This record gives sequence, structure tokens and C-alpha cells, in this order.
Amino acid sequence: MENARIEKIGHNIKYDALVLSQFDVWTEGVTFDTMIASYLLRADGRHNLDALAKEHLQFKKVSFDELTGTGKEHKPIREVALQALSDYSCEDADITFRLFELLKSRLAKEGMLNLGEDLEFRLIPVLAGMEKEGIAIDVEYLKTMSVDIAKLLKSLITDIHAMAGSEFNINSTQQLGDILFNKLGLPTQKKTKTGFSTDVGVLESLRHQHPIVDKLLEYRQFSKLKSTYIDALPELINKRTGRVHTSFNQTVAATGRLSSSDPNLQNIPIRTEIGRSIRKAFVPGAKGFLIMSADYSQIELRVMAHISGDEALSEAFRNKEDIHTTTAAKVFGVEPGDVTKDMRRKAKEVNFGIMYGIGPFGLSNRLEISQGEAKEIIAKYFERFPKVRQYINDTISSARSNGYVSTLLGRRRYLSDINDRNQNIRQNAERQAINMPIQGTAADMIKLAMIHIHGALSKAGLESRMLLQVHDELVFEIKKNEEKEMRALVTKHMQQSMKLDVPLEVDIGVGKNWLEAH
DNA sequence: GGATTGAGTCT
DNA sequence: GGAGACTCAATCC
Repeated sequence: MENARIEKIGHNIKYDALVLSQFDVWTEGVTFDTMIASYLLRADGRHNLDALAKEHLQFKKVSFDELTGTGKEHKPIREVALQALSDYSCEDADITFRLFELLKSRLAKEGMLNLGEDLEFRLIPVLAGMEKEGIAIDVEYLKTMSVDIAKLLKSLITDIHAMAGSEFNINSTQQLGDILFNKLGLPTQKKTKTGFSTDVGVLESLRHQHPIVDKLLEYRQFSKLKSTYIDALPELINKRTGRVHTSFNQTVAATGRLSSSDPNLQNIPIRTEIGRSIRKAFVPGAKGFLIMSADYSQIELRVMAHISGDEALSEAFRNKEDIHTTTAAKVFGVEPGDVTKDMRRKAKEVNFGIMYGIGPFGLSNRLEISQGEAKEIIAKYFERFPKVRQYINDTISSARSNGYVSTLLGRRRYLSDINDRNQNIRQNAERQAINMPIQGTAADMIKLAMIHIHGALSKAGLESRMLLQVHDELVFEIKKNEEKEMRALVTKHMQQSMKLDVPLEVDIGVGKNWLEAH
């Protein structure tokens, strides 16, 4: 850490805070500014920092940039800190300190001080380390891909314009809608605020009405991947490190998940073939290293089994059954051996849908079945997994009376809309109530695992590093001769992060890029 | 130039 | 009319 500098690497404020926190005088103030305050304020969503500072301190918040002078040329940390000290009065530091105390006491009042001190605050240096480490990208590979896709797009554009009978901007939904629905006379469907929808759902349904539609779907997919990933990622490589440094945002998602930005490395494609080829660009940064990926298997369903205490669901996990097949057997009333692919596919949608508070209408849409059938399936599900229904009912009613829901570790989400008179708004809050404790507990668990893994790596003096978190997955760059130890260490800490009534399974893969590691 | 909208990517 | 995110391009102001 002695060479730490305030610069674009680890530009996320958490990293800068970590660096500055070496100087005692700033510790509380900076920690307050970047973490505790925003964490707490995001957690209840009722205030913003400026308003709070104004209300309690008659003082305007000093931004981090103002405090540190980031954005100036790179200076050694000591110099930056000393400069900041001379630029700002002791009074400012005192004020931030007093706000820290205020917010800390509120955390305590809401029962979240332990969550803060045992989990969130300890995660700060872990995330800072990951941001600073960055991940290597195979630029040559992406450049080649970019050229190939450009050719493909060019010919698609020519075809589309020819079929449309005129040249227009395919990226403009307005112009595309005009071509599709006015000029070509295709049947209109969903409307948006500004016109007719041309999204993938609409296009899929028009596929057999006009050959232009398939071309459009292809064009959309390729141009998205090209602009967002293939062309964007190489631009984001840090000149000094030669790697891409994301920011992991700790106080954005209402459920307690992390988010990732600049660039977002939590939504790198994987579903389609061309998407998967983008993952191959994520590689080890040096010879002798490999990429390792470790992901929780069905963590949210396991958390739901634990929280609800449903015996049938828990039993399925204890017996290491394929959960979607088991659900299919129970819902469709057949033996597990007789579950067809289609039944399993439907059961999978049901399993996820339940956690998101889906209704008959939603399920019927997703499965393309009648609402009556969907209603039957849902009823059968709750008959076979009765405690799940119980959990949903209990959670909503406790949200109504308390105004919030919480995870196993006490993380709260306030739901001010839970008693709204508007049915749409209220039901939306009810779905959030159902989902947050599940999604949030899973987030708590992987965060805990990350803290433990980070500690274990440094204790064991390993050269392998944790680079990314993607909600239920951790990505590492591992030294080849540490593979065995890393597999064991990571599996152990992920499995043991929290003791649930169901076992936790962790799948680990190693390869020479992120795709191969899956 | 910033904010909004529609679209698409992930878990 | 299932939960949670972020980014890009077009468009609006």
C-alpha cells in the first residue's frame, strides 16, 4: 500500500477511502462519507446526505473530491492528504465526525450495526483490492472480433435497407417503427410512451410475417454486443496496469447486492454463441496463471427453502435432487423419471417465478399457456410446498405492519408503497417484499464468503487473487500450482459462509479464460 | 450538454 | 402484469 496513489485505478471512492484511512485524522470522516452514510441512506431510502447534513448540522456536505483534490495530477498519498489538511479546516473534519456518530447510532437503532461492522465495513478493503487488481483482457482477440462483426453488420444493414425499400437508421426505434408498421404494414402490438414497441418480444412474434424481422433480430444482437462490449472494453484498459478496473458499488442495490459499473463486469454475455465468445476475452494477465470461477448452485432457492422452512423443498436439496425436475414431478403429478424436458422447463420458470412473486397472468405469458392452466400450476405448487406460501403471506403481512422486510443478517429494505391504495403500486411492493429477503440473504452470504476468502488468501500467502463477483459467482486469477489449494479454500469458505438447513453446493471450474472456467 | 426513453445484457 | 442491476444510441430540452 505504500505506493498507493489517488488515480484512476481504484477510482472508486472506496479505494480512495481505504488509502486515505491510513491517516487517522481522516479515517472517520472519509469512512462516514463514502460508506456508512450512503449505506444507511440507501438502506432506508428516505433521505439524502445533503438534506441530512443540512437538517442536523446546518452544513453543506463536503464532497470527496473537494476533500482530496482528486482529478489533479497524481501525487503520492501523503502529499495529497497533507494538502487536504491544509485546505480544509478542522471544523470540517469535526462535522463529518459528528455526522458519523449520528448515522452510527441510527444504524444501531435499526439493528444493523452488526451488519455494518461485521460485514459491510469489512468488505470495503476486499472490494477495494479487487478493483485495484483489475482483470486482463485479450485486446487482439476483441479487435479481430470487432472487424468480423463490423462486416456482418454491414451486410445486415444493406439487406435491411433493401427489404425496407429505403435507407433509415435501424438504431432509431422511431424510424424502425415507421418502416415496420406504416410502410410494411405489419400488425402493431405493444405501445410505448412514444410509439409502437419494436422490442425483441414484438419482433419474435412477427418473425414469419416478413423476412426483414430475422435480419433485425440479428442486427440488434450484434450491434449491442459490439458497442457495449467488444469495442468498449479495450478502451477501458488502464494504461499503467494494462487491465480493466471496474467499480463495485456497495450502496446501490436495494436488496444488498453489489453492482458493478465503469465498466459493468456483472453483465458480460454468456447466453448466445457470440456472447460466449466475448467471455473468452477475459484471461489471466501473466504466464503461469489461470482463471477460476466458483459459483453457488441454486443459492436463492436454497435460501428460500431455509427461510420458509419448507420440508419438501429442503428434502429435495438434502437428497441432491435436480430441483427443477423434482418441482416438475410434484407439480405435474408424475414420477421424477417421467419428467419430460418441457415439464422441467416449465417447472424452472415456476421456481424462479415464485421467488419473484409471479401471478397467473405473468406465468401464463412466460410459459405461453392459458391463465387457467397457470393458475392450476401455481395452486399445485403451493399445495406441494405449503411453507413457501406461508413465507410469502407472512412476509407481506410483516412488511405491512413494520414497513420493511429484512434478511437473515438483519439487512432492511423499507417499502413505503406496501400499503398504497393503488393496486399496481401495492402489488409491486409486495413482490419486492417477497424477493428481497431471499436475494438479500444470498448477497449477505457471498459477501461473508468474500471477506473470509480474502483473509485466507493473504494469511496463506497465496499469489492467487479474487477479481470479480457476479452475485452468485466469484472469479479468480489463480497461480497454476495453487489450483488444488484454491479449489479447496474457496469451496470451504463459500459453503460455510452461513449455516443453513439445506446444504450449499459450489461448482468450480478452471480454464485459460472466463468461459472455459465455467 | 444533461436527462429521458427504448432497447438489451447479466444474475 | 416476476426481483435486482448497467450501458448504449437516439431523442428531447
